[in-house]
Amino acid sequence: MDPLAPDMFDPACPSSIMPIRIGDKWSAMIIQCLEQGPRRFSEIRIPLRHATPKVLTQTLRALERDGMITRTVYAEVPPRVEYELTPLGRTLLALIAACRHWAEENMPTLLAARDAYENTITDPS
Amino acid sequence: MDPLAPDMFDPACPSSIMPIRIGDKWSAMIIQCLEQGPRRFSEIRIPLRHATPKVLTQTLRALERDGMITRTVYAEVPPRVEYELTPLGRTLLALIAACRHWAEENMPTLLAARDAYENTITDPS
DNA sequence: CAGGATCCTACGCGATACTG
DNA sequence: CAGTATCGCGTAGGATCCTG
Repeated sequence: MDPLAPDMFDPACPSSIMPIRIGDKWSAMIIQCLEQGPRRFSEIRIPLRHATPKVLTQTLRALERDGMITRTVYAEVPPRVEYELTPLGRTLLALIAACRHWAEENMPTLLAARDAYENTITDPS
Repeated sequence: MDPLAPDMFDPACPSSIMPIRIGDKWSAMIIQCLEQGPRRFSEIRIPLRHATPKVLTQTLRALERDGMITRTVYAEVPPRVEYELTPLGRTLLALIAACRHWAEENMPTLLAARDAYENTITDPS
């Protein structure tokens, strides 16, 4: 399984612009990190380095609570914890893909509309 | 065109449980209200009576800003304003339908997982 | 009828520091 | 390594009242 790319999620294309959200801010990204198999906390931190460990843990716990992922602790030193998608969590992958597809197709139109709207406000000829 | 049903959105199934959000809290509901054709402000208020007019206006303006709906003011007394989906707004209908479909299929599993999780916390045998 | 103006609060999220 | 503990802020969104 390939390591996660540090630039897996482009900060220049923040999810704040996307009008669609799965769970909270980082949930969809975490789920995509786990698509290819179980990952350790430190692995997930790499592409999600803009999230503090507190928030990451928070999000992971919420996902676990809702049955989207499993959390497995290995009694080793140093400790190792692995997160893995459940079948339920995997059902979200298709939905996320659909959202991404929508974004690719329609975000340019949305942004153009937003620009046009700003102009009618600031530049009412 | 049929009038909008007052119980179109069940308050007992608040969107807060749904892990998927389109835009802000009321956006997806408004878009669904407009599916069959243009609607007046007071029409939309009926199924969305739990939102204050301020919040409704806010949301409608945001949707207009992003090119999802158009806002048409008729110079009449009393004033009449109609909101209508743009082609861009209509593209969201399919996405919303996909989300609803996901919810119908998977929300029971999610809620069961949530219950089970709570029990392991409050009742650790 | 279709809103605008004000005020206010909960909570999502981040920054920083510390630990079994 | 995989978290926890505190602190704090911005903002979405609600309550209430008012108006062209």
